[in-house]
Amino acid sequence: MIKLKETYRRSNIPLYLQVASTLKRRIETGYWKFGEKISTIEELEVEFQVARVTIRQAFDQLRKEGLVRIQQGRGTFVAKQNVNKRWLRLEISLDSFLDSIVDNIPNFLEVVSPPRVPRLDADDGEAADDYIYLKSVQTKDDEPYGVVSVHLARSVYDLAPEEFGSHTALPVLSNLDCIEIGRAHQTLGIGSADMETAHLLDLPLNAPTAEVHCVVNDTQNTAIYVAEIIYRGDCIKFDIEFLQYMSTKNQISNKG
Amino acid sequence: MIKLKETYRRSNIPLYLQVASTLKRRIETGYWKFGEKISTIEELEVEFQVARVTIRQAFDQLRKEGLVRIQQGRGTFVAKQNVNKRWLRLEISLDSFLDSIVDNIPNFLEVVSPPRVPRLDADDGEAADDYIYLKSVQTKDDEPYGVVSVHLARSVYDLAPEEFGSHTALPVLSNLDCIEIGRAHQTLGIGSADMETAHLLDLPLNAPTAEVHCVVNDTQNTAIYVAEIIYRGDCIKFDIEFLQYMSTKNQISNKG
DNA sequence: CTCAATTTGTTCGTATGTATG
DNA sequence: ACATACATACGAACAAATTGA
Repeated sequence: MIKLKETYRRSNIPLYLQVASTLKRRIETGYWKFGEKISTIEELEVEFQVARVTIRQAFDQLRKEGLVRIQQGRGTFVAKQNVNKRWLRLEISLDSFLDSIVDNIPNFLEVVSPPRVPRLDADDGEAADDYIYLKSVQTKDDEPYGVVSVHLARSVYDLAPEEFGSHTALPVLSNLDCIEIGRAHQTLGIGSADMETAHLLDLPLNAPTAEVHCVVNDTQNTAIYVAEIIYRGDCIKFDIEFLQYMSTKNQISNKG
Repeated sequence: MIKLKETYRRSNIPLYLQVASTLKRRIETGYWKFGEKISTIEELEVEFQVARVTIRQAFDQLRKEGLVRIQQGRGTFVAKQNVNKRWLRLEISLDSFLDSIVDNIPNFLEVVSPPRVPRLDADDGEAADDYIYLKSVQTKDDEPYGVVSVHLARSVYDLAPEEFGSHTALPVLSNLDCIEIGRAHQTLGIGSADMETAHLLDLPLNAPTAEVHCVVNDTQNTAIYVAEIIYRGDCIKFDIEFLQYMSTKNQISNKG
């Protein structure tokens, strides 16, 4: 067994929550299936090297979340069927990406002191003279799934202020005939929810998130749209099809 | 300001760590730049609605991580230049993906009772008759970045057992001329480190991770390679270039 | 140089939460 | 359930360092 105490020191999170998290994962990954009996407290006590009461506290946590059913004298049982989550698929091509977000409803937030300029990385082109800052929570079926902070060049915003004020910016932008786009790219990384994000996305603090930095440049390489998007980690899925290369490569190999 | 206490109740994580997490993010996102003075303890006290000592505890946490420098009578200052982490870039094409992992060193782990069959989703083809199970920690510059659990069809493993026993399986597989590959695909999701993963990847419990499910099928649609890979979230980056479509679309628009 | 304002450092008492045996 | 130990959090008061008038 792993030295739990070490890991504990590294994270400072209450021990019973760490145990709960591990048990939760076992249930979610199907290590214990629906209706099945979980190891006894005594077994877990030995496995995790913690006190009996700590295991009970962890169980209590899971019971509150409706994951287990505890029965005195019998044991603890998995009480929740593993539900299939509805994934938000990240698309590789812009048209499918736009398709997937065009109908989404942004709930705009008031921002007291927005950053005047967007974050621009080495590869992101030049800053525009002036930006409008828009911040919104994106929802689907009344569930929040993303926080979007957009810096939109003032000159672009002025072309359709009412559109940008009521729809997701990117589809609006791509529909403006008078704007010529030189480049569009985005970078996805993995982060965790800070307090504000946790609050907006209805997540526990430090829950995993996907952080996307999306930049659209005009033909002069000016960054006219810069978005920082934070998605709930549990609704992001990315499919990558490798087939193409493999079959080609394999054909070459077979010839040799 | 956000109702902190509510979020607190949801997560049960020590308050000072939650505050630390928020401050950390502000620094990382450049809300406070390098060398700049952070809000005073008293300001933050009001903003977060917590006691002075709690803010100090949070600062202390950040100081330990080397993010800030505290000076009595003057204030607290950002002490860390925003360093560019060395990202492990996930590639869209298999050849670049193989390139990026071919030199990596797997440290194989002993597994007491490996799952006999791999997890196969609806789209993953048929299971092979028999599998070899390999589990390893991948490292780069002596730093662990991923845990790989591979189910490799026994018939494939037998073609080059010593190769598979000393190198990353996927490049070895792709170099076997006698194997014809019908399909290869992978799915990426976002998760968090359980106790074992946290231990192997030197992460705090519940740190964000990328979870990759990678399947290679032969021409009969048999899954000959099925890998479950867990990457450290902080070393994953995904670049997506949208340019192609945008310019095409725009040309069409301009014609209209 | 002194003084006041600002800002962090320290300490105390109290209450509650966490973890052990 | 109980006794014990330690961590977390609060508010308040006072000490020490820095700055600028």
